Amino acid sequence: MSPRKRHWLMKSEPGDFSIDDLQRVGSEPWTGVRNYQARNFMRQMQVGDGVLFYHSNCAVPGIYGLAEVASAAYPDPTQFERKSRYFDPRASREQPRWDLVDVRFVRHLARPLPLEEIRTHADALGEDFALIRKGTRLSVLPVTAAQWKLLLSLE
DNA sequence: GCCAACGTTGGC
DNA sequence: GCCAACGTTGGC
Repeated sequence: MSPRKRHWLMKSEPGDFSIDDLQRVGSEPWTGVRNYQARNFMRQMQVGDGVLFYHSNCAVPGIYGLAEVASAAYPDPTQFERKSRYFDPRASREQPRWDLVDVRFVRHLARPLPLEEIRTHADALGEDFALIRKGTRLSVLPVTAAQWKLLLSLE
């Protein structure tokens, strides 16, 4: 029996890869995570886990869509590709350093949920919500069932 | 473009 | 193991 479904938030710069891009391709390997904490969260992911798709570094940062985890974690191939911006000379195929999961499009939100608005619910979301915790810049972070429910009630 | 906050690297 | 320097993230 697999553990019950969990929830995550994953950030992407829309100029790089947006929710519209994900809709177009259907499913995408989440390449380029080079932070150990974020990598470790991806290692915990199970197929079917829910994902809030967040746009960062853009005019209106916020949650724009829903996705789901479509694979277990496996080595990020870009770490081995010398020409990739994500190449890591310390990684080898025998000893990969970075993992990723495939992420599958589910739907756009009925309306985007701006970070500015999410902040107004900080009390209800709680101090453990890494998205709005001061100084946290994780690109992959866990979301509790309660936080997930609250956020989706706002769309 | 600025810059605060944080993670990583590498000299010692 | 310390910590200064550097690079990155990401809101504004």
